[in-house]
Amino acid sequence: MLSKQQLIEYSEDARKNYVNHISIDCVVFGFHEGQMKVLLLKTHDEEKWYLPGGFVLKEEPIDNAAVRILQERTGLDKIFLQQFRVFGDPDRSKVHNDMYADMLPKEQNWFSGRFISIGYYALVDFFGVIPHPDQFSELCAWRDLDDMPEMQLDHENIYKSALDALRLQLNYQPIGYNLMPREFTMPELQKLYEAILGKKLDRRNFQRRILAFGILNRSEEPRKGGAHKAPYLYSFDIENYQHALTEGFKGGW
Amino acid sequence: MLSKQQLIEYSEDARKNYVNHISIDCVVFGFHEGQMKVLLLKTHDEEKWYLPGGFVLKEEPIDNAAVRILQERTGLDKIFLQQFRVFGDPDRSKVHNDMYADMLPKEQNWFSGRFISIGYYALVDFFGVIPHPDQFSELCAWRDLDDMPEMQLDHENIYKSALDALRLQLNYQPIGYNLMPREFTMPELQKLYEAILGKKLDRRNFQRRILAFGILNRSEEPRKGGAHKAPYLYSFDIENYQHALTEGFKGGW
DNA sequence: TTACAATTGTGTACTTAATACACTATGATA
DNA sequence: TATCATAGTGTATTAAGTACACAATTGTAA
Repeated sequence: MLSKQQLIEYSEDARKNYVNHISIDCVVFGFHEGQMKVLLLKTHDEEKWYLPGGFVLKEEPIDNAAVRILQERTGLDKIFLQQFRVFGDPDRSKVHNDMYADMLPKEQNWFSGRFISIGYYALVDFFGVIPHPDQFSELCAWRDLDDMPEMQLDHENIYKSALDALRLQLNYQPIGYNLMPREFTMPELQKLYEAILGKKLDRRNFQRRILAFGILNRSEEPRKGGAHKAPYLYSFDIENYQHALTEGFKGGW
Repeated sequence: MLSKQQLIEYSEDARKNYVNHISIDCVVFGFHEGQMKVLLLKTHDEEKWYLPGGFVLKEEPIDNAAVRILQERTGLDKIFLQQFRVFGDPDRSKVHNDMYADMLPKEQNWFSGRFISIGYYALVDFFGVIPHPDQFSELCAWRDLDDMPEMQLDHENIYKSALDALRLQLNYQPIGYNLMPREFTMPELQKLYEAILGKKLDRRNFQRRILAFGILNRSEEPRKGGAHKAPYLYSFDIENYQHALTEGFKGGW
């Protein structure tokens, strides 16, 4: 809490329109053709790309804001979302201030102040997404994880931070229900893990480990028509999956 | 990003003093006599306790704000701090609005708007702390983890969330350098882990595991004068400890 | 039609980590 | 000097992680 003196000063700051702007930045992960993808936007003028994001509106719960923003960019409304960090150092604000100063006439511009951004990452079904550019962008598109472009502001930092958080999640929670189609083969699921971790895994050991989690159902019929031996199809056991999500895997202690 | 229309509306909100207030709430953990402790404050009027916290000041980096607030309450300036979550749903704001409305004359009160709070947890040396009540509190004191009082607002939620985050950290990072005295015995360190986890651990297996991390040095001389067999004294190997902090323990994949 | 390449399914030996438990050693106290 | 509480060390068993090898299936090229 503030002392009374600080309280008055703080209140004065607010009156002088040094206000705080709370925004959301989302790192949207998708998976397609063995590649991990991130949904990015690009403005008309700039070469650099940026993350989907936006302000938290008046009276809007933070999580709802993230859902709304993702709904606008992807068309999806049931999305796995995870808040992972706040980015709010003052240097971010200068760039934002300048950016918005250009967009609005002076008498309508109350955008001096601090910009803090709450980082979320999302896991989505690649085929379910219909990328919608926003007002300021000419492009909204998937980019490969291992071919990421230059990004605006501190968005590269935010995206890397999201990837770290996702990799951490892999160690104590199941992943995949939100990224894979309903049915998939074991090698396909393995490719997802490899894409997230950025390294190869042993085929046989991967299978044993993932099966031991008890979150997969194997269907009777293997997939046919492929160029090689027909692989079995798996789907997630949603009940066990949910249970593993909330309880987490064994862990250390 | 917002559309131009939304941008104007948002800007208008700011002008009408619907502004965002960014505060910090800290869950300060200490360890003393085998008990995990949390530093809490209590107002004169209210029976309920609350977490040390405060607003982020103009131009102040968020992490600095947390450091400043903890400095004021504990007297410490080198503190292990970890941001773990943002709390910002609109219902929080009503209570805050009312609270501050009572404190300031109307013409100085610009406190309508949203209150979001960034949760940090801190690990500190119990003996290094000199608890300083703030302007509004009569008491700033340690409370036992297993005897926590009723708390104001959503502070119970925040504190529980911090404990979850701390327990998670235990699985992939070393803990203890910030909570233990320079030298300590193995049973003492074990009590810390048990206090955090809220369960008993096997003496012998604990020792093997913690030693395998390679972050401890055993001193030549055991501690003397105790009522029983003299235990060895350990201290953290700060170099390996730091390395383990940044790299993390093995993990799952 | 047959050999081959690519891919999938399954199995096994080896190493490391986790768990459960037992014995010995020390130092104050009765 | 016997006893109690606590500390240090060890060992057998089980589970998990790692590193491999081999057989089965299917389209394609010889």
